[in-house]
Amino acid sequence: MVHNDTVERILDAASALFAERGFAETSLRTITSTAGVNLAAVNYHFGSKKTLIQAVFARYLQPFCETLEANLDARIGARAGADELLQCLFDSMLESAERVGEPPQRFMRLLGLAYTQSQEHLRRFIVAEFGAHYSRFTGLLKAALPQLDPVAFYWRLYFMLGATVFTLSSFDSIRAILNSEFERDSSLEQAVDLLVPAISGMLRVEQRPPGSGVPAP
Amino acid sequence: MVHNDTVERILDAASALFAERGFAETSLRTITSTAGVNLAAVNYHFGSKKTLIQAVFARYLQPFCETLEANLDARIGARAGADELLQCLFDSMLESAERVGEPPQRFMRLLGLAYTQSQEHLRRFIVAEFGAHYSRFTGLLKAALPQLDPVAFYWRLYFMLGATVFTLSSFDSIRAILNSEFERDSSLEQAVDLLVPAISGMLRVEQRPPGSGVPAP
DNA sequence: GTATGTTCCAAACGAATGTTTGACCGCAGC
DNA sequence: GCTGCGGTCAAACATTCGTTTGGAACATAC
Repeated sequence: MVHNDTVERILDAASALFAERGFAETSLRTITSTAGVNLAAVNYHFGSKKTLIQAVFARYLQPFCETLEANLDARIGARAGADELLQCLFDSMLESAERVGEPPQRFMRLLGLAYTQSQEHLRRFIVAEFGAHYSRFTGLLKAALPQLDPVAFYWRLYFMLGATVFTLSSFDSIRAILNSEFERDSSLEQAVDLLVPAISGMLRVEQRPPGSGVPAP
Repeated sequence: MVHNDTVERILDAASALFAERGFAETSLRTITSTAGVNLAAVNYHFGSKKTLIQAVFARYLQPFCETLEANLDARIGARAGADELLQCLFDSMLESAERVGEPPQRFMRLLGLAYTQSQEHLRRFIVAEFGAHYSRFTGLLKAALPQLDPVAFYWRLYFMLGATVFTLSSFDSIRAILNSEFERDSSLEQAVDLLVPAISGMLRVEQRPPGSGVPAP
């Protein structure tokens, strides 16, 4: 599995097709014919379809983790706010996607699939590859939100993850709808600019003591 | 496709298996053997696998739409707040799931799959079945958030949808993690109680004029 | 020139898929 | 008693899937 033209053509095609249709719905024959390579090339270079799926993720995850770590080191002090952390996270995502040379929404799409499709091997692979970096970020975010009890914080982490992955992975569809509805084009950067304050506000909502009302607007 | 024991056994099994593994990953043989019926029964009663998938959704969507409409009529005045509307939405979801007799997180899971799996026929079916009720709710919610411009509102609608579908559909996994981490069990109702104020706060965050900072906590 | 190892390729493999078939059963209506 | 009909069933259907195979093509090393 050396640096190789065939290998990269397969990764490119697989990445796009997986993001578009899902793993089970994308056959190796579709991938190889899109990539313009022989069917047997996948099993020769990657071993199996499962390993190919993992390789597609590794190509995104590795630059993303590196970029995130570097940005956290450079821009985040010991006591960072939730906004700075979120901005740092999304900047790293956009940066690393550019480094890989594929659209960020594709990465988000794949990440969403990793959660929703039944690919236990993939979840294990991602945790092994990404777990440490993920923990560093959530630790910093937790310290930035001391008013939340651990359980509430955990849930809000998932709210954030869901809002992010869901919207950014569907960015192309949403943009198409917005274009036809409001005749105004929008970029992924603009979507992130709307997402960051919204999520930041969601994270900072004061915890409701059981039975009380909600704060006035 | 009359009211029939075999039909309901198939729907039960298909609903559970689809939610667990996805559509493409669940074969008709797995469904029929789980349901204890003959393989040919699916094509006899439903016509095809696609139609079966739609029937699974119809069994959830129809009671949910009825319940939501009734609750909106009963509890929501001309000028309702975002909180009331959200509470009404989630109450309707929990109510209708109980009426169908299946766990709400299963419905959320299926809804998430409808978005992420490539099933164009299913999206068309859901829009046709559910579009009018969806528009009524979003119209009310938009009126409750007059400070948001239409595009920002649209995006926040998706943030809300993502946070909801993602977390509630993964409720079982998240609960398992929380149990092992904090030794405290949690119910779906408690998760909804955490979700409603968080989403409500996210929706009510003031729109940031381009280039300005964020509001203080 | 021969040997060696890597990469590519057409073809086939066995297994699994959604769907169709034709016989069979029970039961109503005349 | 026979007929028609809704429902079930085992078996087979044609595809499609991931994977394997054996050899051709090519470059490099001796």
